[in-house]
Amino acid sequence: MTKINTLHTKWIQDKAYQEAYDALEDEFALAATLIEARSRAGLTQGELAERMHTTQSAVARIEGGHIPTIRTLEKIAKATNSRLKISFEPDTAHTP
Amino acid sequence: MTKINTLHTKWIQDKAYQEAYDALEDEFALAATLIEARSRAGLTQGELAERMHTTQSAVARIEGGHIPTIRTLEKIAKATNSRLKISFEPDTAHTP
DNA sequence: TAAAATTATAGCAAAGATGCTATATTGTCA
DNA sequence: TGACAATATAGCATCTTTGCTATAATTTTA
Repeated sequence: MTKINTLHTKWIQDKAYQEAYDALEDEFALAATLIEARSRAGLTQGELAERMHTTQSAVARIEGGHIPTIRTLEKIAKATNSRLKISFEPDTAHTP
Repeated sequence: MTKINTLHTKWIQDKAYQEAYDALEDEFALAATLIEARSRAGLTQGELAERMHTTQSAVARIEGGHIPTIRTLEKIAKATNSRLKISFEPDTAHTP
């Protein structure tokens, strides 16, 4: 195992790091979801922004990882002819 | 048709009202989702709050309709052994 | 490759959610 | 009904996101 991997293994056991890592994953997943919704609708950031009654920079900021509010997510949903769905799924992965 | 219904029919056609109505529906749906997640985990507001490192009043506020942030939703997910899932579903209902 | 279109960053005021403490309501059960 | 548990409200400082404008950086296209 490389030194980097050893380090990562050590880090990953640190609770604080673990949580930050998880949060990061969530952020990426959300950003990906947003970008996908937009491109599925065939819109540029500017076009989506217009439909949301906001600006292109605001859209870019969110797709870049800035965590949006639920109200903003709803605007995006409406603008892309979709419906926001928020749910809690039972967590099977019990990371030891 | 009763007068109330007539009135509602008229109101529902008003765009502003329509949007407010939709938003309200979303809020209720979210609150219901939250309450369900908590009771599925068999927790009181106080217990959930403890796991989220916050207070009972904060939990009550959210379940009462105050729109939470995504970070808060993630805390709830973690505290109830579940995973937050946010998605956009194609909207079939094209309200005329 | 130059021009045009698209996306990313920056900075600041305003809006809204959280954290916290205290207290009020409501619900339950002996 | 009285006592205890659970949930709801209130008020305020703090933190985060949005809205906006301007401008950079990147990608597409002719």
